[in-house]
Amino acid sequence: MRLSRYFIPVTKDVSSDEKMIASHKLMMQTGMMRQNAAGIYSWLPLGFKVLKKIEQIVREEMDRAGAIEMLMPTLQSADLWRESGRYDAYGPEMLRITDRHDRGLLYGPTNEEMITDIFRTYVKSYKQLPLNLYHQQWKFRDEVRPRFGVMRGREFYMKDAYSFDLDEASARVSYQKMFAAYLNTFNRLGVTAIPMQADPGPIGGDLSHEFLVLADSGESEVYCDKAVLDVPPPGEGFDFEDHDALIEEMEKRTKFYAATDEKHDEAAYAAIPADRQVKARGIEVGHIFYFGTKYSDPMKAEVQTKEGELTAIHGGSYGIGVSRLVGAIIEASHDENGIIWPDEVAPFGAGIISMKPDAEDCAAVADDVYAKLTAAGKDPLYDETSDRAGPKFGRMELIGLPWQVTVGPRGVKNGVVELKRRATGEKEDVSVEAAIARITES
RNA sequence: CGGAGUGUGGCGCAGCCUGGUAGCGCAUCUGGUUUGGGACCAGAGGGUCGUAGGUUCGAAUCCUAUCACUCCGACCA
Repeated sequence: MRLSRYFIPVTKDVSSDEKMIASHKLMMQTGMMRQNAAGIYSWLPLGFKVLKKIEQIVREEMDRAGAIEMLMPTLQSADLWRESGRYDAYGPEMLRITDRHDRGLLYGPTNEEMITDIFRTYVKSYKQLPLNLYHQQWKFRDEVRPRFGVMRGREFYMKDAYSFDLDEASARVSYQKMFAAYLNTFNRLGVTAIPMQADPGPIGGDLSHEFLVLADSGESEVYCDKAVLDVPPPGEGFDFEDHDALIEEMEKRTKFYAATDEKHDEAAYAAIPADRQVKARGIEVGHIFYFGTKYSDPMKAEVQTKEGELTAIHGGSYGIGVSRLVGAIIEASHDENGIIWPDEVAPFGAGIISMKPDAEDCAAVADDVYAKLTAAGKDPLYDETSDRAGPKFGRMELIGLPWQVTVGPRGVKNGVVELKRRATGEKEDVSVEAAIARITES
């Protein structure tokens, strides 16, 4: 993309509010999004690209774990929620709407009822289980006090998956699959997300975990054993049908202490060797639950067993805050100069700065780099504007693409361009071919 | 929902106390000089001062109402 043809309203000045958290400020400065109302944002082209990249990674990892994608609407019928009893229970956070026929609707804060309704309509036999359906869709929760930009918006984009199993043992496996899939997902997104035992809700048991990304601005206080940070993710080759491996993936993390302030156990924490005690702040980016027959009972989501009996299915739900992750990733990965995008979610694979677009030789080399990186699928952002050096470097640094290629008269004379890695700040002069190769390998 | 505060060109702000017909910086446009780390000179465009009432000869400024947004606390992907 040529910067001069793109829509990316970068601004130096942003509100003087000192307390605004880094990610929100950076998203405003780089023109990733614009607030339209309290907790409601437009995603401008740069922000939208990142959102879509995260969505795609989440999709690939869900698919890999055997979940099946679909799409449910944002508006739901109030009647459906009366069936589960949550229409009254949910409270003022649910945005309720009335249509022209005076029928009750609501802007969905989540989709358990709707997916359960779909499930019960079509699935009648144990032979069709287990089943895991998911979608990525906008949600609305009428937060009392939205804040932190997209991290606590009222309208937000979420991946929510729902599993259906014949019994608890099978549901446990479905849960473990999601647990493993989440570890791979967050790893690919370039963040370290720690699973923590969460409040299991009315069902009880040990099957509810929150996944938190460590960041100073996080809303939750986090206590954990440093060792949990070093456990590697299951990895791409992981076999989701290997039940022993699934159990092991959970156990090798949950054996270490990790809890948010709500569940914190001072004694257990004190038992951790002092040099491994980590007290930090975290942002919740995922939450998984097993809830048994909480919805299938009142909504009669039943299947026939091998014996011909009707039995309520055992359900679980699994959320990832996709739009929140945009902010969370920035919180976890930025410096005083701007964002440092992890490779997989970067809006563009590389930035090209043409120092002298008016000089034919320089422009030719820059054009060449642009053409080659584009051909290599790296989707580069090409700054061929006539701005001065300062603003160009500053802007590219702020946007924080993984690689920067600077093409100027100095280097062109010697047959080299400057290649810079945003994360480390390392710079080196290399040939065009070498620069392309380095970027393409990453 | 309790407490505090703010609405003035695209953005950031001053002006309000003490009414007199709107200003500064950034950004934008034009011309020129510049050009490897956020340049300079000259000129230009752009605002019914959140909205609605009221007081007044006259309201951004005073009064009333209303809407929106922000921040601090209790709750949440």
